[in-house]
Amino acid sequence: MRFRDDWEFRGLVHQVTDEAVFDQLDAGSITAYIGFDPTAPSLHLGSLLQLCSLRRLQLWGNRPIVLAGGGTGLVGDPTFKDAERPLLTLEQIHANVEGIRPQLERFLDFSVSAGVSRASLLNNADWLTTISLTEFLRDVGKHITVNQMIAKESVKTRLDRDDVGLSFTEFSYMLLQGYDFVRLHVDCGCTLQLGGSDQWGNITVGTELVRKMTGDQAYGLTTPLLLRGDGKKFGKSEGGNENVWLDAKVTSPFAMYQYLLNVDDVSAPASLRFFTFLSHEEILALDEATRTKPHERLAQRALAREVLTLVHGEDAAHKAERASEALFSEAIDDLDEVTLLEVVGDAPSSPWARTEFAEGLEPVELLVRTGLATSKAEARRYVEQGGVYVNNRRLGANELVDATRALHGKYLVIRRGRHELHLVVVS
RNA sequence: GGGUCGGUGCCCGAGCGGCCAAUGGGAUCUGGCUGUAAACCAGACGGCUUUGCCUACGGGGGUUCAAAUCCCUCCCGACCCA
Repeated sequence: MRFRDDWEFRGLVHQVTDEAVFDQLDAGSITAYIGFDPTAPSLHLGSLLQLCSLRRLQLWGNRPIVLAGGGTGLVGDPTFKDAERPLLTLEQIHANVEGIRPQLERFLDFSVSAGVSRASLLNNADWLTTISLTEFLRDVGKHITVNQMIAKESVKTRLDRDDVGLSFTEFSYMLLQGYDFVRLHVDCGCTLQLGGSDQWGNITVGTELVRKMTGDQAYGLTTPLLLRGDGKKFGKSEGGNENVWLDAKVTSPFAMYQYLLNVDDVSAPASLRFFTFLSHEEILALDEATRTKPHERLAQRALAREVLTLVHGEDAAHKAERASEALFSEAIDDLDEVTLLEVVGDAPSSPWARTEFAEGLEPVELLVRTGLATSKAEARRYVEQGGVYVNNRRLGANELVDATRALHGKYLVIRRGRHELHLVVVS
């Protein structure tokens, strides 16, 4: 099988600047890069496709470069400026990049062999913050006409809107990104940029700049955007707009497992192709399983297990799997202490004094204090709507909670809705 | 710099002196059905010491018994002119 066959099978190819790139990828001789915005000290599932794509390249012998957009991040993505997003300082960006590094190492091999690093992590702040404006305009800007720039789909749609404008900063963004490609090409021999389909316009500016400034050929390849069956973006948590982070301290492995387990049937096949390294045969078998016995959710289980293993390791994957099964199919009060802790130990928890339950506790109080509700009004709603469970048993609106209900004398598993958990440890 | 239009709850978007915590849609949440899915159905959706009170309609000031709604001013955005 050739490189291209695998990518075609997985549906990873959205657009390519030149088919010839596949021959080079197949030969394992390419250095390719993807840019990431270091806006947080952790990556999230939204970046998973790009991470996996780089990994695929590397497994095939190619050399991936991860480019942290420290410089472009300094300018900030003006698209969202109403969101009051504070611009990041260099220090923050640096800290974020350092946080991301160990996560990347789970996907890519950064080892050095024969004096050559098998993968690199670079930061475009290194060159974007030092180049002078006049130098940039003269050496880079002159190669791209405004005519080309406004012809980009991404720009056109913005220009057509009459409620927002397009700032010069935002308009210039593609030049900065294009210059990145030039630098990577010159400094590291990088000849391919990968990205999501929305990056096509920016990527082609890069390939064009490389050609004009160095005379060399560079390539661009985009992957499709994965939407869930309901049209929402992949990687946002159940609870709406929060990201599912790769950092276990922010998003517990259990929560990530649950997220993946709940991927809808429609997007399961694509998810397996994008985010796992299972063989084509295995994937086809799982597709079949989804068709014939969807309730078993074999595809989702495989997806969750594979991704968890990659991100958090095999142990964490197993634990999350067992926890999910126990929590959703077994009577939780029958579990022995060790198992119980394994099941819910991952969830947020808080220590409580036994005396606080002396009179029995108002459900509302309980929810607010555990953070399962952000206000008493909200807490009241949850209770009234029957969305609160203690040790997997629904809590009545007027029911008080006291310590006698604690499992093994000290654990209260508070659940809100289907998935939000909190462990109260009574002492 | 001049002119025009605009800034409403998470988003879109009505309201244009009292009946407005503010119609409607989307998003979200909870429940039901189911497969811990989707679709669908029902309810909820600013806060609190909850028959009431407080905070909110870009910021500040004013008019009025009473303002999201009128006036002044400032800030921000779009478009046109210079």
